Amino acid sequence: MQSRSTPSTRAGGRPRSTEADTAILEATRQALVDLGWTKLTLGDVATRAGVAKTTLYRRWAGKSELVVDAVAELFDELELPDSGSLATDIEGVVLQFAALLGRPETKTALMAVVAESTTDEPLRERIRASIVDRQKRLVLAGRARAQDRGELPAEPDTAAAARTADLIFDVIAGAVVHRALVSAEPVDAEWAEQFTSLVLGGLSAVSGRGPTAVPSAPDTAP
Amino acid sequence: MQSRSTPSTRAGGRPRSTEADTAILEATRQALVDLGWTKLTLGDVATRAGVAKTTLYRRWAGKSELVVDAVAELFDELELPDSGSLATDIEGVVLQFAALLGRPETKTALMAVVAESTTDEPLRERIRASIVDRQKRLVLAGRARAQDRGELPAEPDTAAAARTADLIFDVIAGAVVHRALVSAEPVDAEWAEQFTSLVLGGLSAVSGRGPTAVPSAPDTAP
Amino acid sequence: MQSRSTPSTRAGGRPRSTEADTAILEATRQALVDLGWTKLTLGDVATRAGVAKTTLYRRWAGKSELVVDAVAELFDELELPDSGSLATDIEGVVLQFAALLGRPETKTALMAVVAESTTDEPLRERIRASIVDRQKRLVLAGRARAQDRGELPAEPDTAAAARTADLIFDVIAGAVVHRALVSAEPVDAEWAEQFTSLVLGGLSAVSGRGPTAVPSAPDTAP
Amino acid sequence: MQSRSTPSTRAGGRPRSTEADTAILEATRQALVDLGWTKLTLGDVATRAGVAKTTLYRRWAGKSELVVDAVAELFDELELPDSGSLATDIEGVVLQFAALLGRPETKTALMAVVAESTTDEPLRERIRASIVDRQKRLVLAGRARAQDRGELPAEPDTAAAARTADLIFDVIAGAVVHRALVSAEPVDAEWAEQFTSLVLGGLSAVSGRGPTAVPSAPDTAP
DNA sequence: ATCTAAACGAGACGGTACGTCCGGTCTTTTC
DNA sequence: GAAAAGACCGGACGTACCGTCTCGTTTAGAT
Repeated sequence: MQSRSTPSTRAGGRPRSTEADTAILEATRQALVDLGWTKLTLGDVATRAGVAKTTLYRRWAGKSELVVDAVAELFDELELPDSGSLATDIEGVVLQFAALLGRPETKTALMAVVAESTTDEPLRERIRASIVDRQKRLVLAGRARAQDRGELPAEPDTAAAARTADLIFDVIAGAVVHRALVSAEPVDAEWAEQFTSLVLGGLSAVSGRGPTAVPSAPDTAP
Repeated sequence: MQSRSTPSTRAGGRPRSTEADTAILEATRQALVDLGWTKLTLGDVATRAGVAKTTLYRRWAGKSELVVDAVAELFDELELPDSGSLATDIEGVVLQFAALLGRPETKTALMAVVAESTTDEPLRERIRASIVDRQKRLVLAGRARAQDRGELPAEPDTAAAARTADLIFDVIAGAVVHRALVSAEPVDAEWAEQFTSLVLGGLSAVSGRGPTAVPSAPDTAP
Repeated sequence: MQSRSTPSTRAGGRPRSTEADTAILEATRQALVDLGWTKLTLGDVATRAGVAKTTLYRRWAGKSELVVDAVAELFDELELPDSGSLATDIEGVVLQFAALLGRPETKTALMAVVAESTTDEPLRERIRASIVDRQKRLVLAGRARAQDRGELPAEPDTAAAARTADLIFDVIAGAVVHRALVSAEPVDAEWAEQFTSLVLGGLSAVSGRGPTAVPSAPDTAP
Repeated sequence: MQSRSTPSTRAGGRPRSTEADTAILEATRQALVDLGWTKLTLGDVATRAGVAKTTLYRRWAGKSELVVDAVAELFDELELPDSGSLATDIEGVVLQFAALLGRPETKTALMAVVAESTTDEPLRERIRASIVDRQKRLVLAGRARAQDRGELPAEPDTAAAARTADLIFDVIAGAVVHRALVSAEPVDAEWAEQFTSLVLGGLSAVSGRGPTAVPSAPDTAP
């Protein structure tokens, strides 16, 4: 999950406890729930995990890195539902993501680490690798499936395809986050439906960029 | 700017210095530029402003409230450009907002205070009143102007109109913020154009909610 | 009592309130009782006295000066009892002084201002004038009365007389203060009698400085 | 020096630095010399000692406790000179004590902590154990030596003996302190001689409690 | 079965910022 | 022009965490 991937200098000595890792990440999430990002302290996490502070610092560089790893695990739960149509697939993902953002540990941590990352480039990379990419694959998978179904045309220009995927991703993730955390309004089925309708309508305008018309939302067709 | 609007208990005593307010807010913005949200301390702001720490605490409850007020002033710069069409109006606003998010003080502060607000209801209200509403009025003004131009139909159902405005606002603000701060990719003219195209395309699908077609983007009409 | 003795610049304007003086000194004593020297603050005294802090600073230079004046008034209560013999006169004064030192305001304030005075010469003078001299006159009066009674011989050498008076004063005041505040043992009638016996015995040895014998303690001699 | 005498709970963890103790106490004495009791701050002491403020608070409860320990070490210097007679022994101790009181750190600190102790019982105990008892043993040792020499009779009644010792101690310590700090007059050889004469004269009156005469000052008798 | 080197718990360490309190000063309106 | 009110600057308070360091104690793998 985190930094020590290569057992580089495989020397003698006691190996690190994997149970400690698990306990620390779980303790971190619980501390986020109980205290929120700001009042969470590494000393408290160590105590909750039944671990010395040094053990914690041996593995993570600081609070931000630890929290990124702790919440990243939650993003593994996200998956693309195969609901039969692109529209309901999007609605499903939107609601899943909203449910994740509704959890207190995610809510308080996500914006905080993003804020940190604006002045910490390595942290931004870690967030991208651990969190953002986990979300973006859903967009890519959704498009592939829609293309399989024939709901979307195949993309001949791979550069343009990547650009469009990025756009769609920022629109979906951005809108849900903004609705949930900034506007602080509920992301319910009704909103998800209206939003999906907008995205699909816009998608044809964008990807089309010409006469490539697509039946955006099946329920709007009489 | 902040709390003491009503001269409620106009009693004796030395009045508060308005110059101090100005100096503190300016010092706060400069400290955000120099240090970022995390390393900014109220003691340092006080020193920069040539003011005692107590003066600062007499006016603001904490770091978050102060920073909200400091960056809120920057959002006054946003305005709706009258560029002749809804599409270019949106592109203009998007680029303006992106430019604002590109400034270091805004970049580091905005997500941070939003993160704080997830566990601080009064702070969320302050953000809504000071920042979010300042942005949302641009959406409302843009729609009104587009309706004047005939680009958009009048809305008979006011509740639905409000719902659509909120949706559009979350989509625009959310996408720009996500692109700029989470994906950390540039919000340039090209992206703005593509994004606007998506929004306008989706707008017809949403507000239409039926056969009410609108010449959203001139190039999509055959 | 304090600084403004001469109405020097009798100019126009509102005259100072004498009631304020009284209220401030009384409030100071009460604050000493409630809070002790260290926790006593001038702001609190002002509030108790129903007076603005500026009024307080217009009259006294600081906490020490104010407290000296406040407790000095208590020393006016000390007086030399005419009990018929030097021994009982001394015992009476000792017990009076001990009773004064037993009051919480005096107990906490006296050593504190003396401590301050070790690094503040004007304060030492104020203490001497307001407090010490009020005590020393009892010694002088007691000796004069004893000489009138014939218990002590007249002093031909005035310089030596002054020196002896100073010595006796330091011994009496010092011993009582030390017993009461440092050793924190009760200064009761038994102790006062034993101590007086020591002083009178020593007095003959000192003032005598030769064969000049004096009936040190008349009741102990058969 | 202070609380942790017993290695009670010998647990893990980094042991406390004994060098820090030494440095802090020395820095405290120097700060007393430079600043006096009132202006001494624990932050300044920490800086002088090259130590963090937390280290200081981990060991001492507050300014008073620290200063008591710092000045207590100085009282170890006091010792009973064996000068051949009780009178010169007393004079020697008086002058030693006066010299100690003349040092700026002692002068400013002693009365201050006594003042504090009037509203702080644990502090009073600390003063008694660290300072007062260090002085009182001189009185006891002086009496024992005088009894060995035959200058004073043996005491059959131990309770009365203790009472007398306490009295003598309060008289000597009290008189010297009062002369030096309150009257602010020099405690020189002349004063010491006169004072000693008084004490010895009084001693015979007290301990004698009858005709038990003692050659008060052997050098005055040819 | 021993050796060994790193991980571990505990907790003290030097720092930094916190938010509060107080000391004295000043500015304003009221008397 | 004094008085009440209260804002002002400055500075110390005692606390909380930070991230580092020194201890003595496991503990698995290499010998």
